[in-house]
Amino acid sequence: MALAHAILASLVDRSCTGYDLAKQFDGSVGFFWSASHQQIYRELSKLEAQGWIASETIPQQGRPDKKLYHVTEHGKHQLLDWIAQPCEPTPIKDDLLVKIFGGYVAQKQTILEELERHRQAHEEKLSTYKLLDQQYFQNPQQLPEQAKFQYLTLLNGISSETSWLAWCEQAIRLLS
Amino acid sequence: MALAHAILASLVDRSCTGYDLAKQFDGSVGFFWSASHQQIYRELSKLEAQGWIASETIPQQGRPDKKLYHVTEHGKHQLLDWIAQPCEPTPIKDDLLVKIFGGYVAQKQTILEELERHRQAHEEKLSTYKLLDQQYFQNPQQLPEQAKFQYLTLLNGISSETSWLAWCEQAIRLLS
DNA sequence: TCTGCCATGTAAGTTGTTACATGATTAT
DNA sequence: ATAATCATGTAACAACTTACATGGCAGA
Repeated sequence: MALAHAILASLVDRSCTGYDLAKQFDGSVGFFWSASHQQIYRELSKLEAQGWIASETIPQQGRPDKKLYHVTEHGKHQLLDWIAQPCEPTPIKDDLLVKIFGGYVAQKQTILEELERHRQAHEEKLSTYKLLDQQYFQNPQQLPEQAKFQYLTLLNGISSETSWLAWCEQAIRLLS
Repeated sequence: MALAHAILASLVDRSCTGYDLAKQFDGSVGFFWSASHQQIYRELSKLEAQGWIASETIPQQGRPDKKLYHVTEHGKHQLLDWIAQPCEPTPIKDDLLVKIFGGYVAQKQTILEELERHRQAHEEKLSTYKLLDQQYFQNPQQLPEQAKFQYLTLLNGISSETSWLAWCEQAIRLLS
């Protein structure tokens, strides 16, 4: 269900095309929801059919027409309703942890290499997040309201990547 | 794909029934993979058809027969192959963060209540994880190999819950 | 010339969710 | 009595993934 609401939350902020959304889901929205362009286009059709969003076709030369989507009143209402309903913390599904759990049957070197790869990936993500933090969110308490909310999603990314990085290092230490 | 491998990793450790697996996925295996009993039974049928696991039917009185599953050589090989293939960190999909991102359109009180609910849930999970840690994993460096791997999945749970808890507190502070 | 960007989608297959279905045993 | 536990599944639907499909434009 939440893909629909992630799209609504994005479109409420700013009207855009499926293509734009796909880029956002690959970037900043990706801090909290990931989706492929196929999923997004399909969901947009569905949301428009339901009347939660509406589109304006913008003709272009030399490339396919754009469809600029915006949230309708009905859609905004749906978003608010959804936000107001309590939800549970997301259950975990993590490939790496499955590998660790079953890791004793494999070669230790294999596991250590995988841990090192992940350590590096988390390190990189963390440093790009920290850069964004420095560039755009200097004085958190003085940010405009909307920016505070977006800042919090970035903070969560930083927090989660920091935690993963520390765990990878701990795991490598324990197994070495 | 990884549900199959999570099941294999569980069954390699100990042969058991679909029912047992469902319980494990609701408990310790749930640290890293969640699945419903329907999914598990379906996947077990598929894995057996593929010859990755095999079953032994154990007749019982007064209740349905048990099917005790164990991993075949072929299945173990598949697990090892899968572990050896590098994988990417799991992309995030988190309802609460979608709510936060779009949270500026809602009432602040609604958001704060939801954050508080989650703060509490993470606090509770963290304390049960810490209890397990104290009870079963006193001297990490001296654990038998297999236990080290399982311990690491618990450590990840502790790390992740700690991070979430701290973030919830930070978020509540920033928005209050 | 080749890569990447812009811009849209369809189709097939897999995975996950929700609801339905059964029925004895054990503990409160 | 009632609820929880043991033990298995089916069916329908929703969500997600992977592969396929098109085609011009801009920059290296």
